[in-house]
Amino acid sequence: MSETNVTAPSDFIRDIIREDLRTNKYGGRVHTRFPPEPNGYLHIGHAKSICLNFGIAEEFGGLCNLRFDDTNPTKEEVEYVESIKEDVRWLGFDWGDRLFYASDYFEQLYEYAIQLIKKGKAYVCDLSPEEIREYRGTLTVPGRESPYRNRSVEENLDLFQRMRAGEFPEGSRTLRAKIDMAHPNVLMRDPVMYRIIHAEHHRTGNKWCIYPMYDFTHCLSDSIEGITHSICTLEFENNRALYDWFLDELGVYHPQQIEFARLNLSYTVLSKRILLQLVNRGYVSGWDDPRMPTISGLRRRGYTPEAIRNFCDLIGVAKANSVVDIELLEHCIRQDLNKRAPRVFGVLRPLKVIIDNYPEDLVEEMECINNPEDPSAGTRRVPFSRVLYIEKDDFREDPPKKWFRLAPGREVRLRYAYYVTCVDVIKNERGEVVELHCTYDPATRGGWAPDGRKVQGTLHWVSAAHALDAEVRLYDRLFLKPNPLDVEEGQDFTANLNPNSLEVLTGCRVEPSLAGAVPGSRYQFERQGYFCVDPDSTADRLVFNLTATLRDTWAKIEQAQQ
RNA sequence: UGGGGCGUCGCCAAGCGGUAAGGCAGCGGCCUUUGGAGCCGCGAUUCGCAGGUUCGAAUCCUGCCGCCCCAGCCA
Repeated sequence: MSETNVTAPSDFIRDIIREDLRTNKYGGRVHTRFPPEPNGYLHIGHAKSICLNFGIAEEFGGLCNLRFDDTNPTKEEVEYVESIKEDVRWLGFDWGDRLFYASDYFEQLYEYAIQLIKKGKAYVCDLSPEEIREYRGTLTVPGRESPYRNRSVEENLDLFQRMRAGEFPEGSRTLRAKIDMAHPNVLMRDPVMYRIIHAEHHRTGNKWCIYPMYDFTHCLSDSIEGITHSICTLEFENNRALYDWFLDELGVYHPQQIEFARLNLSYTVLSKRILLQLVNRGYVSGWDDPRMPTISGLRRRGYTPEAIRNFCDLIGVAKANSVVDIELLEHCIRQDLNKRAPRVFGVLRPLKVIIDNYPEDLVEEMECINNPEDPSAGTRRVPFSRVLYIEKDDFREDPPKKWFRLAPGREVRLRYAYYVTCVDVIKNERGEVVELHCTYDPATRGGWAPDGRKVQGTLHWVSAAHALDAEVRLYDRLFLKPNPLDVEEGQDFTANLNPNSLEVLTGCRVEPSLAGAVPGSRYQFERQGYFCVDPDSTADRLVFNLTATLRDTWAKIEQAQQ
C-alpha cells in the first residue's frame, strides 16, 4: 500500500464527536451507519460518506452499521444491495454482523405509528396527492388543514389498520403526522408518514402494502440501532426538524443528525438519476463501465481502494458546497500506482523498426527493472532482436523544437537495450511512414555509451517476434465541460458527452512477460500510463484498460509551442 | 418578500481574538536509461462587502451582497 496523508483527518464532525466523548454524551460510545438506498450502484460520492462513517468508527473505537434504506419497493432491487455490499467490502470496510435493512423494522415502525395516532399526533388523510400539494401552501404562504385532520383516534386506528390490510387502492390514503400546516419549514406541514403501494418488496415480498416514508423511517432506524451520530448530506438539513420531532414525540433514544457537503467532481456527474440514464440509454456499457464514477467502474478502470480512500481523506469534510477537481482523484491513483505497479513495455500504436546491423538470428535477453520505486520488485528479462516495434508517436520525420525522440539521423536509447540511429524511412503509397531502418551501437548494450556520449530520448520497444497481441481501451473523461449539467436551454447532459471518451486500440504489442496476466492486475506501460487487465481478457486475447496516463510534460511543451 | 445553510489562493481546505497550515493545479530550477518519479523554490499584506468593538479581528457585533437547499404519497 502506498503512503497516504500522515495526519489523521480532522473536521467539524470529528470535533463534535471528540466533544461528545469529552462530555460523555453517549456514554463514550461512537456508533455510525452508512444507509444507502438500494436503487443504484455506489459512486465516488458515496465513498466519501463510507470513508467518513466507517473511518470515524475505526478512529474512535466505535462501530458502523451497513443499513439499507429500503422503504420504496418500486425503486429497489437485490442487484443493487449485492453490488453495494461488494463495493463497501472492496473499499476495505467491515460491518461485522451489523447488516441491517429498514424493512427489518417495518413491524416496529407500524407500532410507533399506532403510538402517534393514539397520542393524537398522526391521522389518516383521504386527500389525493394533488390535493395534498394544494393544501400544503407554498414557501411563502401557509398551508391549510386537511378536512380529515381531526378524525377521532378510534377512526384513525381503524383506517390505518385497514390500510395495512389492503382494503384501499394505491394512493387513496396516507397516514400523516399532525404538526403545523403553517410551519415555515414546509416539511413540518403534516408530512406523510405512510403511503399505500401495492408492490412487491425485494425482502418483505407481499407482506406489506403500506410503506413508511424516509423521514419517519430513518430517525427511528437510527434510534433502534443506537446510532450516536447520524451523518448525512446537506440537503437533509431541513429534515432534521422532522427527525427530531418524531423521536421527541415518541420519547425514544435520540441520536443526533449532522450534515456535511456531498462530493461534487469536475467533469463528472454524481446524480443517481443521471447515472441510471447513462446506463439505460446505452451511453456506457453498464454500471461498471470504466468511464463511470461508480465504485465498480473505478475498480474496473484500475483504481485501488487505497487511492480512493486517500482521495476521500484529502478532500476533507465541511459544510460548504464545492466541486473537487477531478485531477486530484487522478493524482491519487497515480501516486498509489507509481509505488506499486510493475513496469512493462507495451506499444500501443506499433511502428516497425529494423536494426540493419543487428544479427539476423540473434535474440538477447535484456534485464529490465520492474519498479524503480520498489527495489524488492526485482528485474525481468525482455527479449530483443533485429525487428522491433516502437511507438508511432516516438518518431517524427520533421521533428519540432525540443523533440528528444527519434527522427531521421537522430540517435536515441532503446530502454535497457541499445542506442540506435535512424538511417532510413520507408513509406507506403499514401506517404505514411510504415517502417524505419536503424543501426545500433553494439557498445551501448544495456543503454549506456562507454564513450560517455548522451542521447536525449529513451524509447520503449518490443521485439516483433516475441511480442504479444493485445487490445487496449483508452478512456477519457465522459463529459467535455467541468460542469456536465451546464447546457443550453432545452438540452440535457447528453449535449456535453465526450464523443471520444472511449477509443479501442487493437493490434497493440506488449512484452511476452504479460502472457497470462490476470484480470484486475495493474501495470505501468512505461512512458505511457497505468493499465489494468480487463475482465474481458482471456488467455489468447489480452485486454487492457487505461487507468490514468502518466503526466506528460512533452504534451505541455508542444501545446505551449502552438 | 418564508425557513434552513454556506461564503479563506484557479480547485479543495485548516484556522475558533494575537497577527493566513496543507494538498491539487500552475510556474521556475535541479536530477533522471520512463519528457515518469523525486527534490528545491514561487503564490492570499489578505480571509464576499461595508461599518463597528478591541492594543490587536478571517475569527466578536451590525448591516448589506452572493450562492445552495426545501412546496415527492423519492431518499
